[in-house]
Parts: sequence; structure tokens; C-alpha cells
Amino acid sequence: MTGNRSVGEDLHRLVDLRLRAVGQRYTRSRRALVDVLARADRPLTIAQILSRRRKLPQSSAYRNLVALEDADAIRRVVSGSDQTSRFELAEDLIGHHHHLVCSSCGAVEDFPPTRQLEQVMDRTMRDVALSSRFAPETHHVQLRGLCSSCA
Amino acid sequence: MTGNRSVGEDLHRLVDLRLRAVGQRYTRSRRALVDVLARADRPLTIAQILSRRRKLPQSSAYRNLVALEDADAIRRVVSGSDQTSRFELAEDLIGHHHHLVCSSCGAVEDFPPTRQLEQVMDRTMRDVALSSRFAPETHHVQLRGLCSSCA
DNA sequence: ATTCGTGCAAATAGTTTGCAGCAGA
DNA sequence: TCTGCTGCAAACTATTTGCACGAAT
Repeated sequence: MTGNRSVGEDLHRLVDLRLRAVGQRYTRSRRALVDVLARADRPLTIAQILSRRRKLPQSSAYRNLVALEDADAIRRVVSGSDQTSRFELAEDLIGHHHHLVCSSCGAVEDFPPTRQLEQVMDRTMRDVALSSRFAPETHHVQLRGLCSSCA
Repeated sequence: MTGNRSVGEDLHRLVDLRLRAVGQRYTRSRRALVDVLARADRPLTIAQILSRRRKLPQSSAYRNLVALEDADAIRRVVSGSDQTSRFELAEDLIGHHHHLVCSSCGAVEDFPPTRQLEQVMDRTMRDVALSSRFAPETHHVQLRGLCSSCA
């Protein structure tokens, strides 16, 4: 989650495997989508993705993002400030992280977890598991405020 | 966040004030919306709200929820598991809390913060403020997992 | 009297899907 | 060759808006 990741062949191999695992092929457009997401340092909207791959038809983008999501290669993020989905590579591919959401323009940035934060989140999940009928699997922290452009 | 809140006149007085502050009236339908939200122990979708107030036209619900949101009397929550907005009373009216989101059915439940969690979140916000160009104002924690009906 | 809210129906935005042709195993 | 992917256009769903009427100050 720290700036432009290099897009190694290993990433593509991993995604390929996951797609095969759910009976899907790793096609040119899907590879293009993974490339775009891998180069970003934050979740991207469909519009942002399309503007980085002019040739890609919108419907293919939507369909392939769903395929990649089903294969657990990417993850859909909804920030709340606008009603458009954003997409990023799966956390086990790019590392666990949290999000800064601008309450003015809706932009989303990544931020890395601290050890202390993660310890408390783990404890919180255990507490909830014990004290309620809800079974937590993952956690996600959002800080809302103003991004640098909106400040 | 602890089950059916009683809907006191004080709540209505507060909401009334906030609406007036932004030049809006506290009408019958808006009061009905606040009543519905106050009786819920979790954020409600439009569909859930409408099913609890059969007479209320959908467009009025949407319009009035926007008005109440602008007045900071309610807050819009997007869970991510489905693409519908949910609404709850503003945190300063019902207390700070976090959310459990079912990754299977999209349902959202409230859960109360612990002191330790809040301490770490405060520290995290300070850290981010110091180490980035983002100015955090609030935070929100989501635990994703399976609710009791989906388990 | 004037401003604001309401209800209906029509419009919009984001996303999904049917179908015919093309591509990859 | 067979099954699945693509691109286009049409369909859908959640949400927003225009307008004429009604309610509140």
C-alpha cells in the first residue's frame, strides 16, 4: 500500500491460479485490470480504471471485476461519500491496510496498520465473538476527514 | 446501540433545533423518520424504513433523509455488502459505536466501543495527522463476518 | 402571502445482463 | 471444438428531480 507497486509476474501467477480455481481464465482484459490496480496506491473507481485503459469497454470492466472478486483476487470497497464502488487487489496480495476517506470529495487513500492497532482489533474481534452471536472474520478501519486537496 | 431506545421529546427537540439551524422545518414525516430510526438498534435501509411507515412515499423518505443528514441529525452508512444506503441517528444523539457487517446477507448491527479500542483509535488518528497530509476527524470500525442467521 | 414540503411520475446514475460473434484450452 | 469471454445495446435498481398542489409561518 505504499506507492506504485511493481507488477511482478508472481502477482499474475497468483491471480491466474485463483481464477482457475473458480473455473475462470486469466484473459488479456483481466490482466490489464490487475495491472491497473497493482500500479495504484489506493482503491480505484470504475471511472478511474477506465481512464487508464481507454480500450476497455465498461461492461467488460464490470464483468471482469466481478470475476476477479469472486476469485478473491480483488476486493470491492465502498467509501460512503459517494455511491460508486472502488476496487483494490486482495489484502493478501498487497498487504493488510486501512483507509482514509475524504468526507468532502470521497477520495480514498490507504494507510498502514500499526502493531498496536492490530492487537486491539484482534482483541475486539475475540470479544465480539464471545459476547454476541456474530462471528467476525476480518476488520477494517476507516478514518474520515479532509484530504490534502480539500483541506 | 443498545436495543430499543425510548423516543424522548428531548430527541425531537434536538432534531428540531438542528433542522431549524439549516433553515428546515420539523414536519410530520421527518418526525416519523426519526421515530423509526430511534426505535431501531441498527442502521436501516430505505426498504426497512418504508415497511415500518406504510403511508410514507419513497421520494419523501429519500428527500427527508437528505434533509436530516444535512442537518446532522442522521448519518448515512454504506456497508459494502449490498449497494443500498442505511441510515441511523447521528452518533452524538445515540452514542459512538461501530458496526458488524454480515458478509453473506449484508445486514448491519451496532456494537459498542471499548475504552481501549477508542484510545488506540485516537492515537491512530493523531499518528496519521502527523505523518500524512490527511486530517482525520472521525473514525469508524467495521467487523465483517457472519451474522447469526447466516452462520 | 410567501416560503417550504409533499406526492406523483419521469429522469438519472451506476451497474448488470441478453445475445451474437470471437478466442483460448 | 467446445466452453467461456467480449462488446454492444438494452434492462435494472437505487436514487434524484420537476412540477403542481398543500401546509406551515
